[in-house]
Amino acid sequence: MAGTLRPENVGSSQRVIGWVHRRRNLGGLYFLDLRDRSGLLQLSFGPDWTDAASLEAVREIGSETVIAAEGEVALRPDPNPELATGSVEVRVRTLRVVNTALSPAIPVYRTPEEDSPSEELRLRHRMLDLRRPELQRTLELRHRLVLDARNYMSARGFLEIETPILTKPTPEGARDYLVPSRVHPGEFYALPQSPQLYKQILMAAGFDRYFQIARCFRDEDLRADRQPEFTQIDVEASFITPDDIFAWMEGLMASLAGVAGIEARLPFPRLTWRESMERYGSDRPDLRWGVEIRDWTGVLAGSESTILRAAVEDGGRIRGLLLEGGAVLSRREIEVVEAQAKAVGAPGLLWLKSGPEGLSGPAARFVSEFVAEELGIRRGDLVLVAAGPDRVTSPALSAARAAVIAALGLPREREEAWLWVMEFPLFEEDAGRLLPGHHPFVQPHPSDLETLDHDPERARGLAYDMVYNGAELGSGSIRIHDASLQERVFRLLGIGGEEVDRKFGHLLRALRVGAPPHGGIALGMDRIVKMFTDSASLRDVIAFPKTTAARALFEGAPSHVRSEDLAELGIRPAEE
RNA sequence: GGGGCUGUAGCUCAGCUGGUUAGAGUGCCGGUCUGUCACACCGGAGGUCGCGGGUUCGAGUCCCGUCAGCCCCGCCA
Repeated sequence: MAGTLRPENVGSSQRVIGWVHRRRNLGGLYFLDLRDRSGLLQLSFGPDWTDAASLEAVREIGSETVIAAEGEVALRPDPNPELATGSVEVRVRTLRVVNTALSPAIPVYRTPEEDSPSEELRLRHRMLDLRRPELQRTLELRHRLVLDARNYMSARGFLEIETPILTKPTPEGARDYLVPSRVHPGEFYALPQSPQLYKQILMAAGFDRYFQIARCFRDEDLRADRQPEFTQIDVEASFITPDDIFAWMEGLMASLAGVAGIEARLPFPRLTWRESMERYGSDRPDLRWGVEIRDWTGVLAGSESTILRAAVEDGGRIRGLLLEGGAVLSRREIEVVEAQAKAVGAPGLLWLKSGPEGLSGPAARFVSEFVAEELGIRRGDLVLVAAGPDRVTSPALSAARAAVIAALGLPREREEAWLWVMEFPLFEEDAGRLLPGHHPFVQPHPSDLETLDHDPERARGLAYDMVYNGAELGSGSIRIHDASLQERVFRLLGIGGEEVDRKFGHLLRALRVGAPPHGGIALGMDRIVKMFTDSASLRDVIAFPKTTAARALFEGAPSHVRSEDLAELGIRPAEE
C-alpha cells in the first residue's frame, strides 16, 4: 500500500497502484502524489531514472487517473513532514496508466482554506466525495465500531438474529414506508420502523439474549440528525432489570468509545426524567456544562410584574438561569438567546444584568437590589427568567441554556458527558387523548401500577434514554410481558376490542403462551458515529445518505415507474 | 404543513442604491522551467446569472411563482 512506505523501505523496489491526487510539473522533473486508502505517497519522475515512454505519459496525466508505477524507494532530500510517507518517495522507472479519469466535477483534493463544494454536488458525485480521506476514515471507523459491537454482544451470549424487512404496518408512531404486494393487490407491507415487535416475539420464543445491527425506516421529515433509513444496535434480553441493560450498554459504549479514542467513565450518571426536566428543561441535557435551571417562584411571585404574577396565579412557575459573568453580553446578544426560547414556543424571556451601574434590563424594574441578592445575583451576572407552565418554561430554558452557553463561550467542564435519563412518563396528553410516551409496550413503574387507570398521566414507565453530550444515542424500556396488563394499556390509549386483535393480535398471542419478563434498548449507530467523529451531519457518516427531502441524488431515487408496473401492483396514481 | 438561508464559469465566491463588453481564485487547455510538495511564471478557452412569469426604456440586481440544497418549528410511538 502506497501510504505505508517508510525509511526502512529505502532501496527496495516497489510497485504501487492508486489515484493521481496532485501533480507538479517542473519541466524536466515531475512529482505526483499517489493516493490509495492507506494515504499519500510522492512519486518522482526524471530522465535519469524514468524510462522515456513513462516520462511522456506522466506529462499528460490528469488528476484521479488510476496508475500503476514501479521503482525504487528513496529518501527525499527535502522531506515533507505533513505526510506519513513524507521522508521517502518512489523514484519511478515505469508508469502504466490503468484507467484515465475525466476531469472531476468536484475536487477530491482541497486546500485547507478552500470551502467544500455544496452538499448537493457532493451527494450527486458521491464516489468522488467518498475518496476524500475524512470520509474514508469515518467509514473505516464505522466498520470498526460495528465489528466491535458485534464482538462485544456475542461475547456476552447475545445472538444476532435477522428480522423481516417486509413487515406489517405499524398503526401508531411514525409514518411507514409502504411496499405494495403484487400477489395480493390492494395490500401492503411496511418497512420496519424498528424490529420492536419481532424482538419481543423472539423473547417469547426463548432467545433470551438477542441483538441485531438493524436497518430501520421512518417516513418523516428530516433533520441534520435524522435520515429516513438508519441503523440501530438493537438489543433485547429476558429476565432482566434496567440495571442489567445499563451495565451491558455502559460496557458496550466504553468499548466503542475506546475504538474511537474517546473517554467513557463508568458508571454513567443517572437522572430521572422529572429531575432532568427540572434541572435542565430537557430529557437530553448536555452535561458538559453545569449550568442549571433554578426555581424562583417563591422570590418573584410577589413582584410587581403582572406577567410573573399572572403566570403563577395560573398555576405556573417562575424559573430561570443565572449566568456568572453573563453581563458581558450586549442587549443584542441576549435577544439572540431569547429568540431561541421563542423558537420553541415561549412568549419571551425576562432578563436582568448586574453591571457596574447597578441592575439593568427588562426585569430591572421589579427586581430590587434586595431581591437580586436573594436570587444570588452578583456584580457581572446575567439572569434569564421564564414564567408559565413547565411545558413552556422547560423547553424555553433548555434552548436558552444552550444559546447562552454558546454566546458566552463558556468552557466545557468535561469533554464527554454520558447520562441515563430514566422513568419517562408512560403517556403524554394530546388534545385530551393519551398517547404513548415512548411506545405502547413499556412496563409501567411498579409503584404506579395501582393508580394507572385513574391517574395515567402521572404514571412513569420503566423506560430510559442514553444521552451523550446532549444527543440521544439510545432509547429502551422494560416491556409488558403480561397480556392483561398490555390490554389495560391499550384501553387507556383508546385502542380496544377488535382493533387490538387486528393490530396487535400477534403480540398478545405471544404474551399469552408464557412470555418471559423482558426488556431492551436500541442505540442509534449513525448518531454514535456522528458524535464520535464530531461530524456536522448524519450525511457525513453514511456512505449513501439522502437529502432533507429524502432524495438520493447519486442514483436518483425515488423515481417514477412505468404505469404497467403500477397496474401489476393494483395501484392507480391519484388524479392531479 | 410552516418559517429562514442559499442558487452567478467545472468548483468556491464577488457583483454597491436596476444601467451598456458579468469579475476573482482555483480547476481545465497551451507554453517555459531538474527537487517540487497549495511548485512558480506566461498565455487561453470557459456563463440559458436554477427555471417560469411580471414591473421597467433597461433586470444577475426589484416583485410573484416554481424547482433544488441546507437549517429550524411541527412531525419523528
